[in-house]
Amino acid sequence: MSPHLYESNTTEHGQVSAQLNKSKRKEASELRKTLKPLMEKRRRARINDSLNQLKTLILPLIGKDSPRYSKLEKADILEMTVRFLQDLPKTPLYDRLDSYREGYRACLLQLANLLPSSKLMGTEACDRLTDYLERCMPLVSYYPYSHNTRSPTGTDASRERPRTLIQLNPTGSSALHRPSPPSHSLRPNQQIIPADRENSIWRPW
DNA sequence: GAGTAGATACTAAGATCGAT
DNA sequence: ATCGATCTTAGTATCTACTC
Repeated sequence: MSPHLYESNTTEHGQVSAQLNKSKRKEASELRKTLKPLMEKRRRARINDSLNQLKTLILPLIGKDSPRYSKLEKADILEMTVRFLQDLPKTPLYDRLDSYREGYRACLLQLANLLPSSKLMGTEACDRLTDYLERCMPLVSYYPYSHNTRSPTGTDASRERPRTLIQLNPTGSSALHRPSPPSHSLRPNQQIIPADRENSIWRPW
């Protein structure tokens, strides 16, 4: 409350407005008093809702999805969740790199399948494009969203856009930074992704 | 930018209730 | 009787909008 709020109200008008202010504030205070229990009730409901959701999520994940565990203490739910998260295996970096490459390859395959049927470009252009993209793949030697990676300038590398894989030469035409022969050729309608791995690989989309 | 008021969120303590 | 969940309430902290 500002100290000068009432000091300047020496006139009759000032007294009236001060009284109005006072009654307004009293009203607001009363309103708050009646609302507070409701707010607290709502807050508890939010907590309980989220805990229930957490329970339904965590039980199947730890293999305890049975009626036997329907009655759990809140502390149990939280403990189970903490333990589950602590036990999650840390994915090594090279695994994530492999995953990234697999995702890239999956994109490439889809593109190779879709491009010819889309009739956006001729067969030769399609081949050239997929061939080019395929040759780019070995350059993908970083994980674009890895955390704790900082550029030499101190900026957060994970927030930067993925580095360009192509360097433009002075003439303006694009050239591969490190052209290398394709490890294998991709052709339209080629299917090499094992179905059981399709859901576990990282994809850039 | 600092100070203030009001709103909202959080915390703690005590009371109550139902299950075991 | 004990335990855990819930509710109520008061006090406190934090956020936000506003004024000077």
